[in-house]
Amino acid sequence: MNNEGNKVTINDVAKAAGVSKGTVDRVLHNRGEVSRKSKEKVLKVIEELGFRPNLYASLLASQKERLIQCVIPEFQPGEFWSLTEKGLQDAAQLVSRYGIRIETVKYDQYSVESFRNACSKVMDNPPSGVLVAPMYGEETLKFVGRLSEAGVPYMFLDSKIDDDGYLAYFGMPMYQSGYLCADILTGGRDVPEKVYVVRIARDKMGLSDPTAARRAGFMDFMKGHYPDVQIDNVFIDPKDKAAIYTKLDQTVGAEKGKRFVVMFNSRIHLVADYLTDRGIHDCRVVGFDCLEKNIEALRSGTVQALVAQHTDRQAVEAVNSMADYLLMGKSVAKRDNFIQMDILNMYNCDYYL
Amino acid sequence: MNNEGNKVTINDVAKAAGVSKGTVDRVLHNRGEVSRKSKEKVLKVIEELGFRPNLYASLLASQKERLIQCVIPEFQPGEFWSLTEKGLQDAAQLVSRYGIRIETVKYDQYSVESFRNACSKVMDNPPSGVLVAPMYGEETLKFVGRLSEAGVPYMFLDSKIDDDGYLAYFGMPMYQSGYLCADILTGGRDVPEKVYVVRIARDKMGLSDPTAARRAGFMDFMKGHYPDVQIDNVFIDPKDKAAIYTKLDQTVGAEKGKRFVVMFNSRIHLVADYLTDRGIHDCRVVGFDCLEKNIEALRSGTVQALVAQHTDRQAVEAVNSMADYLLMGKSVAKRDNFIQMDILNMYNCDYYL
DNA sequence: TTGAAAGCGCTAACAT
DNA sequence: ATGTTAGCGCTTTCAA
Repeated sequence: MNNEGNKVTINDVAKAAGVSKGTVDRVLHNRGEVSRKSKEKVLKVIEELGFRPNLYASLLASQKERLIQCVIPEFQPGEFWSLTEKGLQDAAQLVSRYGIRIETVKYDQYSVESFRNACSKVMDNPPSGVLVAPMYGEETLKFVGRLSEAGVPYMFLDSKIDDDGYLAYFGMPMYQSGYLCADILTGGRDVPEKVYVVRIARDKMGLSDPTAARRAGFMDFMKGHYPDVQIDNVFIDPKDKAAIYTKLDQTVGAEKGKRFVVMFNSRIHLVADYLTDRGIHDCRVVGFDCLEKNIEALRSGTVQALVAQHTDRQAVEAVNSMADYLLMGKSVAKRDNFIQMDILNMYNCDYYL
Repeated sequence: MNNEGNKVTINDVAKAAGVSKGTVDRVLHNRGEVSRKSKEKVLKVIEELGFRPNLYASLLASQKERLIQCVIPEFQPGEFWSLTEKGLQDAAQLVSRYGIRIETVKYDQYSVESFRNACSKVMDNPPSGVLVAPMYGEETLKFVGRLSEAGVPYMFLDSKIDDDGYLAYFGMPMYQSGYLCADILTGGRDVPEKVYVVRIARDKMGLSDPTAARRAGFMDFMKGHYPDVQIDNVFIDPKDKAAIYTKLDQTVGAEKGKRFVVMFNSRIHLVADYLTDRGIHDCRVVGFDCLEKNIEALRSGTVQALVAQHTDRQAVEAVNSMADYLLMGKSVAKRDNFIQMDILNMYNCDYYL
């Protein structure tokens, strides 16, 4: 660590380089108007003296306001994206110290149009940095293209698209999460002939299924470890409770004995509600994400395990590294940051915040 | 949030209260030499205007150096306490921005004398704040007593003793971790008649076993769920490999078929080594803590699961809240902070850092 | 008990 | 292209 007693100031540098504070500052911020010669000398001295600018003095002097905008899907209370929002709020607290403001711009994840609008809104008044949780590949590509042109740095949150201008990505390893989920569901147990995978019936549109990779991981595990087990897909519409019950009655509910059920999105609580209402207690149920309703199902024993991630922390990390970049030009250590996958059950969920 | 555009400065307060900046500052820091009248007026104005001092300006002006000392057990590379040390180093990075230095003072956890020395060293030159990971109740009590007298705030890390002057405690819920461990070991599986608990043969001395509560949690779970299962204790000396093998040969190794083995400290890798060497592959083994060696055992499949905690993060949190306290007199939100318990297996351990 | 004033290290406008 | 200077908001002497 070269932090100890870092008492080298911009004045020391100026003196040693035989120039004025002003020139050093210009070099520090690449704001031009400096001769090549001076610049080199200053840089050399900075290196030699191990000068590190005092962030506070800097912040204090340049009363600049910076804004980070975060483009994420809109949500109902208790839904997945509310966790991200919470993280963004926590992060806002932290970086407010540095005069950085956080703003979230929301879009309807089921409408490209809405996403496009959100992007336009951002471009109308470009902020210092952007965080985006993308759903539409094509459209996102256009968006980040415009950001690049405008010189606005951006990072991906939760999922990323095929692009290479991004500063960093923060998300879960999706494929592996499916693999892990399969192990938790089955590992070391008597596995029934059939396993139920409950899925959301997706609309037409170019909307890519965000859990596709996760499902692939799950399927690969099953193929590798239990090739003879049959995987039954049950498609439901999350908004139509009656239909869900009908569907489940015809499938999971129609069978006797130990049944295995999984869901790859955050809505396993829908299944939990059904099982509770029907008084079915001999299912092994595994799902994703630590929504309040899912945790309740864990506590009551209806759901045995949840694969979760600290979505909020992920958001905090993203904001922090964007702040570091904005404040000190410090690029992130790792470009692709995979968050840890947590296994929750009724015995540890209460300590998961 | 009242952070937005908090442009109220000490000057505004001074003007509004009809006094000078100096007086406001004196009130702000309770440094006396202010008439009751002025003080009240200033406080009222501060309240009314919602004045919040600018931390940077403050830090910049008062070139104070602060020191937080951390008293923790010494360790070999790769051992449990190295994780804490890593966290302390990370934290040091963060708070160095605020002119706070971190120093660790180590002691031999198997020697009261050594702990006493460490404490004396701290008291010789009392720092601004202290973090202590206590092993000896009595001695710790004396130590924190002296800290209190000297007006030095302190927090407990990892474990805490029966005292009530501490500012905060950061640690794992030990009893519950034992309960959780038992569930992971057994839950939903065919449990053998006998379960092996491998323990460290503790020396005489007043040294309290730090895993006692954890063992209690484990035993209670077993009693509640599998009252007929016999728990066999196997005592080993971690430093004597040959003796360990002999002991294990006589117990775990002497049996056939699926055997369940647990250890309540971080040394399950000792068992893993034995099993690997002996070519025993049909044990279900669960342990604690994410030491590099334990993770390897997880990857190789010798150990099935680990209950872990982010010891490093815990240290970071402790340092941060001590820093908050020192810098802004902000007490911690929660006094007792229980860190989350993570379940690791071969599929998610690689994402655990 | 109080006010005035000189910094802390850096930025940015203004001269030169 | 470069130096000078007046702050940023707060702390801390030093006088009064």
